[in-house]
Amino acid sequence: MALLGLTSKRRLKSRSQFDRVFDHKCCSRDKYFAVYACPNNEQGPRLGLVVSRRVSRRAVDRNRIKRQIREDFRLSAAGLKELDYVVVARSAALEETGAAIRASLQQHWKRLNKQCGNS
RNA sequence: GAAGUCGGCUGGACAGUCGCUGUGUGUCUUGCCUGCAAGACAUGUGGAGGAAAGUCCGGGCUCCAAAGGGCAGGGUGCCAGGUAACGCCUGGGGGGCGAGAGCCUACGGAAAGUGCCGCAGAAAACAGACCGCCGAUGGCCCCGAUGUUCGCAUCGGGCGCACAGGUAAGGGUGAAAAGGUGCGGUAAGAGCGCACCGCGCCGCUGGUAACAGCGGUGGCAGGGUAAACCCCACCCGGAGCAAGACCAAAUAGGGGAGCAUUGGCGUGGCCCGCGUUGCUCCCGGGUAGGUCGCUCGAGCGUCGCGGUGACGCGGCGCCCAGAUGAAUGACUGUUCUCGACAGAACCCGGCUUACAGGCCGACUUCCUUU
Repeated sequence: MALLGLTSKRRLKSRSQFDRVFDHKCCSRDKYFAVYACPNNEQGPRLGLVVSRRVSRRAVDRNRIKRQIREDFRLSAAGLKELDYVVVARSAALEETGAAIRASLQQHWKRLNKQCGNS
């Protein structure tokens, strides 16, 4: 079936999980995001988000960015390999909406699947 | 109708598809102590704000000792009431602004002490005098009369001098210079005297009080600054849900009883106090992670009663987010006046700040019409 859900199983939760992904040093970045990835043991694609206070002081803005990332991940998840992803937002992401963010994320997914999926 | 003042409400709507999260029900799977736990699926149902914000006050709750005594430190500051409490709110008083509805107000004490007061000005805190006014009185000068021992003395006169001295009315400076206006008075002036206003003190009346009114009395206290130190009155112990409690891997930190009371360490800034460390015996331990705390509450709606009001009391009805790497979204369509500020994180009461618009009520002033 298509993986359209994004339940708590599909999210990264603990600090150790995040650290593992960062330590793997498999990364793709542009002016909106830095996306890290790391293979997991066939748990399906999982997502972690980092939107720091430096991106925007307003909680509303940070929530909006997270929702856009989460939504795109949810819709793309069927085509992704079994990796843990961590998306770190950068301040440029604040200025853009919808389409530009979509396009950027699609690039990242593709690149990381190629780069990290074989290792 | 226009301009304005005050108070309150609201914060796009509808439909479909996919998705997140709490919870009820059902089915299935797994586990075993056979009715519970976990998971999956289906279905029903709830799911950000008026400020959720700033974290500026106040409280609940939790631990620290039960939060206790003293010092230090901090806060508040007209009066009365409301409240769990407040720096909040309500009512009242004083002062200021406005034509008015109304608005603003850190509004205790400067005869306890200390500090500071730029520029200007003669002088800035102690009664002093730069210009000016006067010069009655005393002095000097001039004139006259009388007396004369020819030095001068006495008396009278002078738009005379401004030496002594008297003034603070006027000028000028300033935020501020011994209360203001008028009349009398005087050499000129001055609370020097009087009237009215202001101020202090005393009394009476009204008011719970702040305070107000009236009467009497004193010619009149001496600058400002206390969001400067300070004094007075009242209030305040500290830390915060990462509080704290429980279940529990690795690794090896703990708990109880008895003895010792000196010293070390810790506890809120200090002292007291309290805890701990030391030795002996006994017991099994609690970081990662998880569960609880965690939402039924100083709750919301409505009606009645009391109160000027804040608010209180009672009846009836209702359950209204509980996430935890952190949920409210995405897409499509329709529609309108094209949507601001902005996202719960233990919970309440306030304050402050941000905000596209829209709606309602009360009142004031002006204009027009009947």
